[in-house]
Amino acid sequence: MESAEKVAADKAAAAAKPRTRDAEATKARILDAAKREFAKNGLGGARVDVIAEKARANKRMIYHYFESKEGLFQTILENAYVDIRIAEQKMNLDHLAPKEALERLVRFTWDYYLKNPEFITLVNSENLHRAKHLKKSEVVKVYSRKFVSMVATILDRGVSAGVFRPGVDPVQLNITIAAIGYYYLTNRFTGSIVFERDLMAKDALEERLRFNIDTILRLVAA
Amino acid sequence: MESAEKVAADKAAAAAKPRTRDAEATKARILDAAKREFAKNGLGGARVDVIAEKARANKRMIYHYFESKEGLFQTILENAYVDIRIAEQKMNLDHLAPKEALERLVRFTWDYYLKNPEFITLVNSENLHRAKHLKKSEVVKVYSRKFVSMVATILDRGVSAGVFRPGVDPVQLNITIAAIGYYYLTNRFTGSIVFERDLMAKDALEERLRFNIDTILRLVAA
DNA sequence: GTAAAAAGTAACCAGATAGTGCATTAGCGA
DNA sequence: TCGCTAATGCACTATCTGGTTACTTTTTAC
Repeated sequence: MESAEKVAADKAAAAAKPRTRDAEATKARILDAAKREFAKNGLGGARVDVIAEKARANKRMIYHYFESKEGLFQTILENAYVDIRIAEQKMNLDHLAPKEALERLVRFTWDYYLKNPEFITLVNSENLHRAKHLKKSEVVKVYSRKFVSMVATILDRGVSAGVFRPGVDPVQLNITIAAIGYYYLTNRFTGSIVFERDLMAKDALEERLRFNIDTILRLVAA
Repeated sequence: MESAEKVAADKAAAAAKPRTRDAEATKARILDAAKREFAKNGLGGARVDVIAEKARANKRMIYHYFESKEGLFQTILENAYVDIRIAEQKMNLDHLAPKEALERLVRFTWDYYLKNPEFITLVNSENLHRAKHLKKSEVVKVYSRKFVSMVATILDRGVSAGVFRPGVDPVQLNITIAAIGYYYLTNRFTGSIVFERDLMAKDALEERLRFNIDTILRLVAA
């Protein structure tokens, strides 16, 4: 390339991408790109070079900010858990009637999984690795405790009001609420083949949500 | 016998008696080793060299019999589905009272997942890959149809006998029965952290099974 | 017995992959 | 304006990985 051309090209590149240094923005772009890549391919299948490219960052930056591929994964996983717990807290179910609160929770869980499919895949990947990354996180435990007690409160209120039967374990209920949505969505590909229907069709999704609400309400009904 | 000892013993046996050629046995050893390796590390994380070593076979044999790593995975996945469907058919639920048949099915599903944890991991891995391998299998569809109709029959008998309410979709019921066991077990590692209890303790497993049977019976109760 | 087919082996390869050493530069405080 | 620090970029590598080539050994068919 001739000198004049090169200068022109450089100017064009600079104009198109006048990259100013911004650690926070770079970190954020890396986290976002990595979340997608890890969700799509799992921890083992994700490629660091791909993450760097998608983040429009140099690979060196990933190691600069996150130490290693696993360090990056751990950060993303922790963020994912904190995000869903914060969203759950924001629901503010305490002022609702118990039945309505529970229905709202089932609906929220379902919608959250639908809108944040990477959450499911990240959790799957973490369980393949026997939760070695999540084990190190204290903040996740704190948030989880709050969540369980939220459901316990709804149950208690329902029992007092005579609309729920007593003796339902809030942890088992939590697991069940998550399970009936999570399983359907994480196994949507094999499920669509096995059951020979498109599990992700609009009608199918609505039907499943109705079924799930029904399942949970019958489970706790007095 | 410990795994390491077993390998050592097998090696000694092989040295003492130069292995006779046996295509079927070699294939079987490869399939067994691959099932474990794929289940442990997923399709992407599994290593062909490790499979060959565990199978005490030459890596070339894998390509000889199964074309490629993905070909091997596909065979194993198909086998896994056929195995569970055959086991389900063997339950012979038709002569049982509807309620008991349903309880038996929930119990069977739970026990099967517990005894064959690799089934869950294989399905997870396949869904990460959008079921591209299962799509190619016709035999799985045939077996699945039989399974769905088995559950439908139980439901119909229950409705006729007046013990189940009408209108329950057998596919949704199937999915739910699988979900409440599958989710608990596949997410046992993160779950044990989030809920701060050992989900795999003997008591915990028994409690979960009871809870699941209860959930399903309440769901279909007249 | 023998030749062809099948089973098995070892060494190798090209491309990919996580991770690094080192130079460069922007931005900030003084 | 200067100099320091943190942000960025480039080029490189040691190792791994799926897959293959070329070969030997055993079994089978006749």
